[in-house]
Amino acid sequence: MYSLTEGALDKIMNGIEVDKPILQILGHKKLSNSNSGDRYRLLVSDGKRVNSFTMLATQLNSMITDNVLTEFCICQINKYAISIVNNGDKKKRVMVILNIDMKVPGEQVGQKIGNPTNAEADGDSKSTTQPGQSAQTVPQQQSTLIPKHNVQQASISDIITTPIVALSPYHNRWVIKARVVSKSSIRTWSNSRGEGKLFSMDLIDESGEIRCTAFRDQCDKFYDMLEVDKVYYISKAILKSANKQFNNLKNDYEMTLTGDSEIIPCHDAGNDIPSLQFDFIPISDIEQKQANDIIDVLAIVKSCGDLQMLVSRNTGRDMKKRNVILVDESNITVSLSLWGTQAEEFNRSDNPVLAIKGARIGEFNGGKNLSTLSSTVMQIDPDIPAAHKIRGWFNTLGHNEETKSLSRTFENMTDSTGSLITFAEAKANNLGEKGVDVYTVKAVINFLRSENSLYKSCPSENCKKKVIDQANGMFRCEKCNKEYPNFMYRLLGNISLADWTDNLWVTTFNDEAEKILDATAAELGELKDNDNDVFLEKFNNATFKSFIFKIRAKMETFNENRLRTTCIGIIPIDYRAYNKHLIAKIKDLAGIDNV
DNA sequence: CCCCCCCC
Repeated sequence: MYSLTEGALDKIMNGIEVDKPILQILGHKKLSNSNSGDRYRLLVSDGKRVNSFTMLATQLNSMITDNVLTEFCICQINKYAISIVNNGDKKKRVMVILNIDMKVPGEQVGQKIGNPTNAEADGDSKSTTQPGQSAQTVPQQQSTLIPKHNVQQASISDIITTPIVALSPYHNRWVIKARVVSKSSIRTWSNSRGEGKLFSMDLIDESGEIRCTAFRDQCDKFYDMLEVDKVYYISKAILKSANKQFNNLKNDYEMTLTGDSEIIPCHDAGNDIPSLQFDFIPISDIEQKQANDIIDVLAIVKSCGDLQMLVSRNTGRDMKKRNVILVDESNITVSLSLWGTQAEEFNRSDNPVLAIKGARIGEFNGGKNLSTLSSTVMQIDPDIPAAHKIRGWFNTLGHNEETKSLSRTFENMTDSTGSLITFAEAKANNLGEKGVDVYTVKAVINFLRSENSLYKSCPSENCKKKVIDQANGMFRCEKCNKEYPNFMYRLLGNISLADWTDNLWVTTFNDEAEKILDATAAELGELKDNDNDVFLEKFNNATFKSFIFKIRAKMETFNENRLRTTCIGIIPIDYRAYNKHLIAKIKDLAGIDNV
């Protein structure tokens, strides 16, 4: 027979401390239906009472998803906090489980223990506060806001803290005690609604996590004082619904600092506020994940690329990027893109260990890659056991192991594995006919059609569709199904490329079109299709016109099944600062000696 | 009040 701590729930719900009660889980319910922001409400029993006002700290969500806390299992609650929430017009105590051990699996227990009854009636009447009084102003309830076990002495003794998981827009009198686990850089914005600057940080305590953003004045006021990894008391900030599109923390809300907000450093946080928790997955698992998934990895920097300067195709903004190749004990490598200052500063050939929290999975050319976001935490050579383990592995074995890459990068597209192909091979393999294919060829510019090289395009971001002049002076975009008062000129060049096997018309847009218009004209003259002998001779004598072209081919079903081939890159490139060693490698591979 | 997170 399994014994539960009978009577524990009545005591807990009435503010009486119970040390490590043994309870049975009778069920759970997901409170949020978003993928990232799940919170779980549990139905628990002490054998005498059942209670559904029980929440699991979000850090413990995996105990639900990994089927540890299954129906009928028996658990020991090592640590909990009581939070007071509004339930209709009543105040209701909620037990937030902060630390729990599963003692007997549900399948072994197999049934509900005892005949517990619903404790609602009791709990409600006793825990309802007098109207108009918030929980924090009632002395006997203040103590219930403090976690019940392992309470640390606060440096400011009268600060009563609320667990992050209990925050909501419906309360404003709270103080949280939380650790800053990440802090973005200060960013400025400017749009039709105004301009300003901001930064955001991610906060955790033992109950959960939340994003906090500071705008304008608050940005200046708080940026320098807040340090990653330190603990602060934060109060008088505003809660609002989290926008899940941009915030993947496990919380339905996010926090905004205001002029009234108070942030006080906590110098003696002890161990009651956890540090950043990683949930590492092996690099080999990334292959099965979806693009845009957010993951944690622990890996060795196998190699570190040069800093690249590029211009965003969408925004026209200058960008700094650095790709590093990560490897772990799965002997699989993945490319990680770093951006901005981090890209600039991360120039390491000494194979450091990286512990990365919250990198985003990207997909390119059929491969997977990783990219950092502003919320990504990157620890270099962290002093954690797993880091020492992977360091040992790399130093002894890993550095010599053969690896396989999940990423198809620009760099490894032109490596010695032979991905440089001929037009004949592209056509023989029907590239582009079943989905998108990207391939590289060494070719010459055979002919350039410069007529109509400027067109009026849709002014909306990311849409390059040609607009139709309307009689009313508006411009219609068929793709957006919308009329605009304006348009954007875009460059479009149709060029005929040829190698010694075949030729191909490709379309070029903006950057590439510009390069081509600048770089070369049709000095070789137009050749007839398949005039290979004549062409081969000219090709051989005209190395100054040969380039590596990156072609994107795709069958466009809406356009009478025409294979659309677009030039999306030209190497060697005078215009973009690709790695010197990469250019050297391409020169070597392609036999180009005068780029 | 941001909401960009990029590139091939």
